[in-house]
Amino acid sequence: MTEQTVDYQKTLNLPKTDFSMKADLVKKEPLIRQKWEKEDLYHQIIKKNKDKTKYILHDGPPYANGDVHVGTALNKILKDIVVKFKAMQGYYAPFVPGWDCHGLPIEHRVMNPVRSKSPEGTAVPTLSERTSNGVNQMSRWTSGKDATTSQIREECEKYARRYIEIQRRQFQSLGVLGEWHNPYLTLDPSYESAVIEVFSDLVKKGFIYRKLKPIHWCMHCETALAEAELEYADEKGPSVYVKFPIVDTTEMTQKLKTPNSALRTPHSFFIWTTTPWTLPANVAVAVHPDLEYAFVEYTNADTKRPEVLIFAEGLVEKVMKLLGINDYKVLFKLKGAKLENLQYEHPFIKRTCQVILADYVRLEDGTGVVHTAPGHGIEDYESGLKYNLPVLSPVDSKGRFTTEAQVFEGVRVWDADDKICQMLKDSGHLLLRQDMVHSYPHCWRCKKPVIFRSTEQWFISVDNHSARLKALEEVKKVRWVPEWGQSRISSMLEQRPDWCISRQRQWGVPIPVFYCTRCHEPLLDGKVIDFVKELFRKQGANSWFTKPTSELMPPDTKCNKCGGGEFTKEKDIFDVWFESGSSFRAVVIENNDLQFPADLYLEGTDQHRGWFQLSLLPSVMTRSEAPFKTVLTHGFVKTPEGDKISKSKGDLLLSDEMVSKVGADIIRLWIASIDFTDDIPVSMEILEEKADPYRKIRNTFRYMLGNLYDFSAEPSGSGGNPKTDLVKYSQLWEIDRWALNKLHRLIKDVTLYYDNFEFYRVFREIYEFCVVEMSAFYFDVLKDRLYTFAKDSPDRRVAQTALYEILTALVRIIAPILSFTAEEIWSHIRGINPKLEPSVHLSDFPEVDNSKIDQGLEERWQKILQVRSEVAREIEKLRKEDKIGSSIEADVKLYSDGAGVLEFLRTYEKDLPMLLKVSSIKVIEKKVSPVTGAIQMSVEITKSGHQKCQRCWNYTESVGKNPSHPALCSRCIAITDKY
RNA sequence: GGGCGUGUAGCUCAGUUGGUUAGAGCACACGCUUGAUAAGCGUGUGGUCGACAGUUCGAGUCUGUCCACGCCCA
Repeated sequence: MTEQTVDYQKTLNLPKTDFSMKADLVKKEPLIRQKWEKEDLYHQIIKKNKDKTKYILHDGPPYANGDVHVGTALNKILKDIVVKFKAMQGYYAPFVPGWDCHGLPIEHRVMNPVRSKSPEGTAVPTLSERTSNGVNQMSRWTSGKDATTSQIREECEKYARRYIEIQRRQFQSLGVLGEWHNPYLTLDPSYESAVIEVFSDLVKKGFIYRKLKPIHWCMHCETALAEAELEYADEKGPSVYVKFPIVDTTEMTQKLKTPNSALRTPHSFFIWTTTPWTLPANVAVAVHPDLEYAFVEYTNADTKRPEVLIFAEGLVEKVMKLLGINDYKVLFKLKGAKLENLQYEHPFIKRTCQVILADYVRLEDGTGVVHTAPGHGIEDYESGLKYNLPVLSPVDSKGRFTTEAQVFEGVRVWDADDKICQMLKDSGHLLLRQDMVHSYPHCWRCKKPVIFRSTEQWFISVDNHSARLKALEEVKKVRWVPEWGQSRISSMLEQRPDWCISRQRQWGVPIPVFYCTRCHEPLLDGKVIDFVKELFRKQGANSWFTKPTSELMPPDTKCNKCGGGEFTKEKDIFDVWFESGSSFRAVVIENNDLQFPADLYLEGTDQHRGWFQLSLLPSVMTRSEAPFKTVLTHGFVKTPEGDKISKSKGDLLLSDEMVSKVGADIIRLWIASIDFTDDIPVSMEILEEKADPYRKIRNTFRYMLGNLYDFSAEPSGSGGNPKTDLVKYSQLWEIDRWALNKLHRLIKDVTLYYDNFEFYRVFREIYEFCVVEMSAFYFDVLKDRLYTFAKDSPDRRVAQTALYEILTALVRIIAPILSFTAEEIWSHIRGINPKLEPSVHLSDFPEVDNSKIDQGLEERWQKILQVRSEVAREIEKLRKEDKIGSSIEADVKLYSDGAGVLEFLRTYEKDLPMLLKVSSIKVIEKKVSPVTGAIQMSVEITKSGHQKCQRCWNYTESVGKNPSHPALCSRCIAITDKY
């Protein structure tokens, strides 16, 4: 480089800015966040829109356990993007985050910290680890005897609050703004009280009832167990084949049109079971409607008479071999569906039972005819509901048969296996007994095998007052994004059974019901429940466990049945889904800042069955409308290979880990770049891939900021800056108007995409705008004007005005997504215009100026861009031959005869060198064929014969003509003379 | 096994009511530039549109079957 060129460089207006190329997000983000916190940005935003239309996104509460990971981060950031966008659009959009605090996982962690190791690798010590006095308090509790419910609940609350703190910090570090210092917690007294209020409403409207339902039961611990509390282990037990005789063969022969000989031969359904002790509760046998069932005739070894066994055809050979019967005959066979409703006699209890159909019948084991005892199994129970079968469960809490089991009264169920087998053998019903080892559930605490036992549970009747139909109607009024959410939730609603809301646990909201000590009648009374509601509002649900029963109800409460005045309180608590399903009341209605129904619920697709459905039902039942206007769902994160994320394999990225590696804005950009309605592949690599688009966007801003270092955008007039550099739109060059046309198209599209929650389209549009339209074309062309023109020349100010408009609009467009970076950019823009709002998040979303959108202009420039790329292609050919370097060295001849094309090229002939960054353009009329590109023309490139201007680098005729400035072109001489 | 989805270049996405050689950006390769410089620009390579049938003059686009994956159930 010669000294002379260095001098000329000083006469240029090269970009200047403190906005660094390197993002350093990991370091900068915490500083920006601190500033937001200090200035209470969230409440400033809220205050700004105080009287505007409300937009309520109601946060679904995450569980207060474990660290925030990529899945939870995805959800919260999506919410944050929506809320920030709405706030910038001028809506009053408060965001009240919530936490689900009750429930089994926390209770488990507290009760048995050793077993339930946190898979998230949590930094929080478990309770036993935290016990500092040397006494391992928790392990003592593990026995379940020493701790009172209140003590356990206290520990649970501590645990939940600890994780709420952790998650709060992690969400905040992702840039999510909200009511972080006043979130809603399902353990807040006000929340607990609202849950009771919903229950009270349901009771008053008659939705609540009580009935038997089988649950896992440990007869050693005398307690109910949840699925998560079971440990499966191999267990040796009986495997028995029993015949259930058909008494009235007349009915059968008529119905099935079997030969009349059947009337004389005893027929039996042939069942198999591994739990003979449940046979006293047998009320049906299930067959598969589509399977073939065989009528197998053989000779009874004892009676020496023919008998017929009915069971699945596919198992005949296998089973007869097991029985050791070689001489048998399949009389005929028919579909299981035909057997429906046939009756048989219980083998040892006086009871007539029936055949039912069930899809779960399989041919893997047994006979294809399934012993059904609705009191002792979930599938049996569900079938029982369909056929209206009685739920028999003649077993007490210690596992002893009750009087209902007749001769077996007082026998323990495990002992009953043998006794029942013996009895069946004696009566000739038992054809085979073997022992087999199979996987069987055991109590996680005492390790003893558990049973299914039916107990009284509380239910919400889904069909009362046609609630199911109403809910289905409401579903149609809701906007589901994506649309298939509607069919998904509808089919679930159509099929779902009544909702069992009682749980035999401790960490939750108690069900406010009392039992008369005299007649044991449950007291389900709206007034009494409302008393509890008020009590909870003041003192929380803990009071249920600390106060005597008499203080939990209005004085002088009497039993409705017997008039007794003494009661015991319910021990069960609510299903946690009932709690979170009550959030529409506890949060959206209770909080005056919010508004029912909420505008948006936004959760993963699993919540169609969960929170959405279980919020919809209580809301429809108590308020006759859906709690949400729009429901948006996202898919689940999965591995790059498309498989389910496995915590144990370490696939699950933690929020802290991501934030400290790539920064929150990269995570946010990644989230904005994907179609989240589908499954979402994720890995650290996939995240890191977003660093590049980020840099591109960042550099686009850097270019604009750099070229506005000497620009004042503070508007003039009315006390504004008189020295403003802003120029009127009418003075803009056509290319500037083209750029603004593109900008306003972008604003228009992006606004629509944000409104439709299509953030990946927002991202795409922004990105292509930055890379293709601005960086590759407009900014490139602009360099000459910005760098080489006189500093305050009108033409340069015109370009800067356009840049300023683009900059200030674009930064607001990205703000909901790149919240930190946008804020950083904003602080630099405030140097150009100090009148701007202190934070980008306090500014308004840019509005489309339709007067700046010009279809004709756009089409003309589309052609110019085509010419540009065809010329570039030709230049590239010469470059490959080493004949030319930079395009600015090229002299270009455009040949055309095309109708309109020639004319078009001539119109822009003067501007084309600048637009194509070449030395010169000559448009020449000439017949061209064949045409290679999209334009009816051909291109010829030669290297310019002119000299290069040392200042502006253009090759023009005038260079060297002026003896006092031999290295400059005439334009540059005129400019430098001013200095 | 059932319900609801998804499957277009290595990645993220476009592909209108079925119609000419399936597009874009990134990545990659090769260059240019060195006045956005740990930046910027250009050109190029790359796809049997999950598979197989079918409807049609013609299918990524419609129909069916299958495969893979996810969510929720069983």
